[in-house]
Amino acid sequence: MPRLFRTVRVRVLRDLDAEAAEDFLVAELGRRLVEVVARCRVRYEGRAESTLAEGDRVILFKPDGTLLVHSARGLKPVNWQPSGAVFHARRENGVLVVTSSRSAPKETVRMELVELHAVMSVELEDGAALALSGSEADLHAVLHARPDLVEPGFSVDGAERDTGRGPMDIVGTDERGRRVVVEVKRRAASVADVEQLRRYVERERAARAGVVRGVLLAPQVSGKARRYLDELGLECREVDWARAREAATTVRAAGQKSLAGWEA
Amino acid sequence: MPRLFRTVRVRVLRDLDAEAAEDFLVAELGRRLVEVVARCRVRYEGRAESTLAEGDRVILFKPDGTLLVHSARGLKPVNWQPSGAVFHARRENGVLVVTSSRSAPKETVRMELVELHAVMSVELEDGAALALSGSEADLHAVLHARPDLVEPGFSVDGAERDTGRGPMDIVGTDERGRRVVVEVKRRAASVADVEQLRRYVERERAARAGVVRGVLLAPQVSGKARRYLDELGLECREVDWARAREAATTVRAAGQKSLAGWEA
DNA sequence: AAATAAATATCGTGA
DNA sequence: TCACGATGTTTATTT
Repeated sequence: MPRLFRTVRVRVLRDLDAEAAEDFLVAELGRRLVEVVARCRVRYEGRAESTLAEGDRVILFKPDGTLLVHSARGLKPVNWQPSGAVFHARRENGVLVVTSSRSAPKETVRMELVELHAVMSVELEDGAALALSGSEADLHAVLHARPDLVEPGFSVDGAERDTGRGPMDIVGTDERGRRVVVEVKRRAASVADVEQLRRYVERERAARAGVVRGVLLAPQVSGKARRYLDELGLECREVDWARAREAATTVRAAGQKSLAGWEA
Repeated sequence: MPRLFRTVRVRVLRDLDAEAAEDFLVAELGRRLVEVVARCRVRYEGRAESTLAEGDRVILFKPDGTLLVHSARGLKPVNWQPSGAVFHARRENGVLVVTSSRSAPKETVRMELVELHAVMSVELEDGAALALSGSEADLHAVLHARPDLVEPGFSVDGAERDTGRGPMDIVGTDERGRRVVVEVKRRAASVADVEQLRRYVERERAARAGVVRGVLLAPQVSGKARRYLDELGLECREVDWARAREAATTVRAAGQKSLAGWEA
C-alpha cells in the first residue's frame, strides 16, 4: 500500500519509486484525476506518429480518459488523447510505463516515466458549467433583434436554416424585396468564408427564381477576401459586434421600458 | 516566507491559507511552472465573455505566460490563455485572486481561489522537441516519391507552390500533358475542401491557357463533397496513407539498394 | 504585421 | 454513426 500525504481532496505519493507509483496509479487512474510530474519519454502512434525524447513534463490523467502531456511552454499539450482513452500502468524492466489507448481511431500514447518528481491524485467536485456569451449563436440573436445592422430595410425570414437546402446562417429580404443570404462571422473573414457564402448563394439561386444577394458580415474582411467578393458579385459589411450587442440590448431594454410604461 | 515541502524539482506549499499562497504565487508565477488545485470561480473577458461558477479545478501557470484551467472532464481547458499573458496574484477581502492578462487581443481571465487544495511549483528541464511524422507535409513528400499514387502517368511539376501564383498543394501534369492541381488531405474530405480545390483550379485556369484538372486526394470523401465535385467538374481519389507511405519507403529503400549495388 | 491553411485539431449538433 | 460547421480555435508559414 503506497504511503500518502492526504488532505480532504488530495492524495500525494510519498515514495517516488517505480513500485509505489505503479500501485498508486493502478489504484487511481480512471477513478480520480491524476497528476504526474516526471522525466519521461513519450511515443504516439495513430493518425500520425511522434516521439518525444527524455525531458520533464506535467502529465494529467482525467477520470473520463483524457490524457494531457504538457511541457514547460505553450498552450497545446505536446502529446494528448481526447476523452475515452483507457489508461494502463505497469513496470517494464524496472521502468514505470503508462499507456493511454483509444479505438476509433485506434491510437496509443506510451509514456516511459524515467524519474518521478511528483505523483498525486485529486477529487474534483464541480457541478458548474461554463456560461459563454459572444459566440456566433449569440450574434444571430443580435441580428434577429436588430436586422438593420445588416442594412436599413433588411428583415430576417424565419428559420430558413432548417429547410434542408443548406445550413445558411441567416436568410432575409432587403428593402426592394430581394432575397439576401447572410453569412455571419464573429472574427475577421478570409477567402474561405467568402467561399462558404458563395456556396450558399449558388444553392439558393439554383433553388429559386429571382435575384439572390450574398452578404458577408464580419468585424473585418481581408483584402483578398474583398477582391474575391467583388469577382463573385457578393457583398460584405463590417460590424463592431460589441457595439451591435449593446444596440440589441438597448432595443430589448426599450421594449421593457415601453412595457413598463404600458403597465403604469 | 511560505513553508514548503521540497524535492529537487518540486516545491509544495505546506500552509494552504490565502496569505501564504499569495506569497508563494508572487514569488513563483512567471518563473517556474505553477500548479494550483482549488475550488474557484473564473471569469473571462475579451473576444467573448464567460463565467464559471464555483467548483474544483486544476490550474496551470506556465513560465511563458500560458494559462490552463482544467475541469475534471474533457481535453480542452474550460478557460485558458495562450503564451504571453501576465499573471498577477493578490488578496481581495481575504480571497486569493489571480488574473491573467494579455494584449492583442485584450483579454483577461480572473480566478477567485475560494479554497485551496494544493499549490506547487516545478522546475521542468526539457531540451527535447517533438518529432512528428504523418502530417500533410510528409504526405507531399510521399507523393513526390510516388506520383503514380495520384494516377498512372502523373508527374509532379517542381516547387510550383513557391511561384507566387497561389499556395496550391501540388501541381503536376497528367499522362496526356494536361495540368493537374492536387489538393492533399490527411483526413476525410468535406465540401470545404472541395471549395479550396475549386479556388486553386480557378486561379490556375485564369493564369494559363489549356485544360486544368483538379483532384482531391484524401482517405475518404463525403457524399456531399463528391456531388459537389461532380457539379464542378472536379475529381477525387481515395488514398490509404499508411499504405502509400509504405510504398514510398519501398521506393526509397530500393533506391538505396541500387546505390549500394553501384558502390559495390 | 497580415493572411492563409493545417491540426494527431476538438467539440457540439442534427440527420 | 456520419457529416458539417464553429472554435475565445491555436500554431506555423509565407508574404
